[in-house]
Amino acid sequence: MSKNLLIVESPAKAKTIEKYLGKDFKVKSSFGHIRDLDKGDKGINIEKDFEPKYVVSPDKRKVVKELKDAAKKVSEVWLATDEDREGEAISWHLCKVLGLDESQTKRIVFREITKPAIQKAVENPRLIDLNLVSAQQARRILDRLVGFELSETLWRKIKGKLSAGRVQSVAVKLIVEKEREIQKFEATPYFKVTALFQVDNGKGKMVELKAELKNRLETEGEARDFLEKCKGAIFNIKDISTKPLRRNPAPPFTTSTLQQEASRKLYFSVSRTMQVAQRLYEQGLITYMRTDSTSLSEMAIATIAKEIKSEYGDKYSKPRRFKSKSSNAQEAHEAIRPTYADRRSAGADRDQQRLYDLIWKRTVASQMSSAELEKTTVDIGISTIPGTTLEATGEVMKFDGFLKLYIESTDDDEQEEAKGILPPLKVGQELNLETLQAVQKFTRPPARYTEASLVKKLEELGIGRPSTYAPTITKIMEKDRGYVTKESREGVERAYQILTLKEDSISTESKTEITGSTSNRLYASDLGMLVTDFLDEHFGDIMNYKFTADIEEKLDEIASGEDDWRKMVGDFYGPFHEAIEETRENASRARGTRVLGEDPDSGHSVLVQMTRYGPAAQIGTKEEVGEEGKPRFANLRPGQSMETITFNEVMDLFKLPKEVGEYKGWTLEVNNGRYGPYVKYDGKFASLPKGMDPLEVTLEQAIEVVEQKEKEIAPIGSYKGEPITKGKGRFGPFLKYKDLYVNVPKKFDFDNITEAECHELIAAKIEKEANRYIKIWEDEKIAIENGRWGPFFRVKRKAVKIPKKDDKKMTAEELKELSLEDVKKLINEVDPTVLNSKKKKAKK
DNA sequence: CAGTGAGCGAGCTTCCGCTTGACTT
Repeated sequence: MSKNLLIVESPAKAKTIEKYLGKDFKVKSSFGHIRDLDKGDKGINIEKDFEPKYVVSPDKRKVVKELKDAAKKVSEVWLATDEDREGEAISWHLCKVLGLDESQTKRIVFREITKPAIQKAVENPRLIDLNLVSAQQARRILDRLVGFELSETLWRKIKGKLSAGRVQSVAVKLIVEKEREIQKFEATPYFKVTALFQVDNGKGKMVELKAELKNRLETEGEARDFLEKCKGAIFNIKDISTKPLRRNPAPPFTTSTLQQEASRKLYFSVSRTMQVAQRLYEQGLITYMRTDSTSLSEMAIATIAKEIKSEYGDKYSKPRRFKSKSSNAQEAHEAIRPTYADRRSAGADRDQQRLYDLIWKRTVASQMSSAELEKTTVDIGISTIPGTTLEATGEVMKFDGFLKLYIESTDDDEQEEAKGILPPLKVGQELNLETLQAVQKFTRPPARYTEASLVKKLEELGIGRPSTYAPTITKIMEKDRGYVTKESREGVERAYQILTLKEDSISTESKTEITGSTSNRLYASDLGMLVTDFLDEHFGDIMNYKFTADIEEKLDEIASGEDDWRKMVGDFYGPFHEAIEETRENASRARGTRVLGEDPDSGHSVLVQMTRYGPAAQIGTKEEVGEEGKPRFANLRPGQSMETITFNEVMDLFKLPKEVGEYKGWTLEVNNGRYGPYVKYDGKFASLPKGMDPLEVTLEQAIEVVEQKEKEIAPIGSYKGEPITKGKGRFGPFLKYKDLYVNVPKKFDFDNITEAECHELIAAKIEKEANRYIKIWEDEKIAIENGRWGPFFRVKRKAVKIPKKDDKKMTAEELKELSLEDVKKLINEVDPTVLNSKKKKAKK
């Protein structure tokens, strides 16, 4: 039996550390936080000076029980949670829950999981830093107060289920502001002048030399003037200058930079990056993936240097130590690096291999020499326009250094053209002009955020933490909130002019390009804009980008013992809560109403506003239509926005539903539904194929759509005298037989499925349904159900796993014998929230 | 799935940050 128990946060870390510490130590993990504020009444007693009420999180009950048992069996418990605010708090909560004495229990910290680092830590234990714990409590309580009170205000003033908070609301605001910047932006045209010369490459062969006019020309007239003046001009080289250029490698990855690079180079979403990195971490291939630090352990620096020297030679090695850029970095871990630098490739699947490769290259490159380049600039004079020069540039690589391995990409999608070597040139040399072109360009609007560039911005503002970047982005895109959508949109065509001077004559050409197309960019929805405006108006302080930074400053004061956490929370809460009360009493419901004009038929106003079901257009207000009348409503279509929709676009929405004619005695009516345009006939619905404009549908087209649908839904046979029909639902293709829906697996060719195959599927489903339930208590909505992986409880609609008895799974026979009371007890063991939510209701 | 949009009011929802399994459409 071990004498010591050491508790860390991550189970993967626990395994490694146990190896380093030997027999005397048992190492277990807390799986992160074990307790949190209670949900009811905010978990904070505001009257009692913000006294927090902590409860063990339901999903951590088992972990806590195991830790308690393990703690009993040893003579000493060591706390080795992460070296940051949250880690300190986890240690403190562990003390409370395990009944350890804060003034005795040994607390140790290490930033890197290496044997020397851990041994050194064990030799230098300290006590829990209660000031740091206070800072964490202040952070936690503040977030709860802000989050819950803001959200509850939104439920009253906009609609239920909405959420707001210190981090998410600012993330949405960033996207909203970007959206408005883009809406306001007007592209300004300009002309860019490029000359192509024919030059001897020194071996008697003619090659092209490209040169540009540095300043832009504003109008077509100016461009034409310029070309006109260049007619018959002599171009000669005025000056050649070279200067050395040095490029340094980027620091090793943090969570945020890994997410950005994986997004740009591998097209991973931020959550996919984190999932794949987690798998690599669990296999021991990389260090911890949620970190804000760019530093590497001394051991890693030494191994990487050795690796570089043997692979590429001594002159490629340059050990570097990077300092963190962001001010609120807590640096509890190392940078993200391969555990073993000599493992050139690793990973269980392609995603893992590609991400590992990226991490390996970035880490190793960060320890390599700078690249040495030489940049040459050539000024070319124009005889007819003294004082104006064209410029040609070229770059020569003198030493590749880290570029041998890794080139960091940028967000800017206007790619710099690769600059090559210039042909031999000398001052005074006369150049032979091939063409001189003035091409019309346009200034570009700011780019919408991608998931990764939003993370970058949040990090710059010090908002959010490595562990929350991905969940925050998922949250603001969730269905019930829908503040933001990730979309790829097609651009529009735009014409541009090219003026060309060739052999002393000028020609004009008009071409078109696609502009404004996007892929996987974040768009603010109408709801996102409405909520942001509401919060901005009433809670400007919290929506300020500096809010988190200010709070962090105060938390630092608490951590250093200069300030008291209750005072800090009180100072904030007073004015904040006043603003909440003020808003709840005085602010009117926010609908974002915009009046666009007047309906020529009725004279009623035409407006758009947010309804319970989303943004909608409306003709006539309640007052205008009077008691009997009803306003007319139409939903905005996907891609339309309340802010930018025009009067005419709104009026188009009211042209539907529209009858297009009769067919087989049915009236065919075209309309827009939630899932797109459709034809309604005989009480049935047929979706229009993509790209068909519902306003332009002809009778012939509608008939075709209806016929196609009829063919699809025609019974394809019968089973025991009852018809079988086909359908396509949310979960894929299915067969319908009486009340039974039978999913059709992919291996069947759904369009050409045979009657025999249908019978087989239906029979299997009936069989399965018969075996589905072991026992049901109808009134309580509790059942014991057979699933793919064995039996489980079903409480209302929720699945709850069956706990093991004496470490063994319970058999079907045992389960059959269980009474309702037994089952309830077992359910409570696993997840006490499922049944309790019902009790609470009864009380109220 | 193919409607609703107003208001009433019961009964829901919500934060940030630290961690992994679990997932039975």
